[in-house]
Amino acid sequence: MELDLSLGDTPKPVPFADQKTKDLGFYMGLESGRQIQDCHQKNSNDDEKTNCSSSSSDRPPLQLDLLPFSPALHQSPPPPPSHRPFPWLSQILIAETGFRKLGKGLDVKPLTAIYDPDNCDEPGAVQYSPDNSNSDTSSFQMDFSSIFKSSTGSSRLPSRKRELELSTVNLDYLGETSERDQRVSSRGGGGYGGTSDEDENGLGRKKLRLTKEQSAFLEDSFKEHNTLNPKQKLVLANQLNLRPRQVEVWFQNRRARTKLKQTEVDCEYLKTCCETLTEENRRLQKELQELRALKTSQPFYMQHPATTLTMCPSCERVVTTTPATAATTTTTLRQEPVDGHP
DNA sequence: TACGTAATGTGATTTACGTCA
DNA sequence: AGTGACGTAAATCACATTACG
Repeated sequence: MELDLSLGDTPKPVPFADQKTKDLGFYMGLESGRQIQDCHQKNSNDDEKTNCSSSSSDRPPLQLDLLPFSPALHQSPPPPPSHRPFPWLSQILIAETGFRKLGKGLDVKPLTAIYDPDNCDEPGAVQYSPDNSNSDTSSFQMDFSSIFKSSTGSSRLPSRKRELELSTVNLDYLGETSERDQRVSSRGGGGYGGTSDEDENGLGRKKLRLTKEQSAFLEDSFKEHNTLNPKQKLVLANQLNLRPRQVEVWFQNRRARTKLKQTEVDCEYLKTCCETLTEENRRLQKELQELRALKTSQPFYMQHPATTLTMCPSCERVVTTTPATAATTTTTLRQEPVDGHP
């Protein structure tokens, strides 16, 4: 008789895991970060076909919910998505003139949204018409019903269409020539950040410290979707007076931070699992020794052909039954009171 | 000085598009 | 003319790393 407990490749159900998982409010999994990320990303987009099969295990992944208003970590769940659109979107819809003060006093550029069906020949088409008459304000026309419908992957428009679409944005107003130009230049070895600052003043890498308000705003956006499609990026950048690339980088770094923390939690949890299983293994080994001792000290039982060892499914105690004598010996596998044993 | 994080560099992947047999 | 294979460009991502405040 061999007891073999291991933490090998084959996932074995851990009875306490489910309960613990519920208690902690997250799931456990050992999938790669990419999978978790992808799943999260896909699930977070309504129009995206959710194809997040648990390939590596049937167990749901350990999902650390680091989002401030996540139901898993907060007693009062957030309003449903339908009531909480993109934070900046709500501001866009609200703001018509002048500055709009956000929660913590963030001044964002008010944007006027006008849907023009005549100029909107396809879903998602956006018309930005920056209003530079007032240097502090802008307006653009956009189909809000479809702007955030798709996410990064599925929203990829044909290049020509996208170029056309993005060309309607006054990128000069956004403080950059065009994102592709910058990418090209960054691939050239100079690095992205050099286009504006470096080229202008010849200084090295300039690190912008985002304001609390900008960070909070980005954080709110991240809560909604942890990835951005090009339109979202542009709108958000416009709202925060940042370059789209900065918004993109912020989201990338934010995802990395989330993943890092997720990994830490995974490690901590696995450590706990390991300790628990080690303890369980130790206890079972001891139990085995006792059974072996019982076998040698009471050979009569072993000679009896009708003796069987069964385990009570309810209390998980091993029951040694000898029908001829109706003698029953129980061995507890769990350190629990035996009162409830049938 | 350590730390948090914005910024950069790189390789992989996906998508759209043009060309050619 | 329609079609599939193939190459290319662009966009975006994760990841590792750098460097600034």
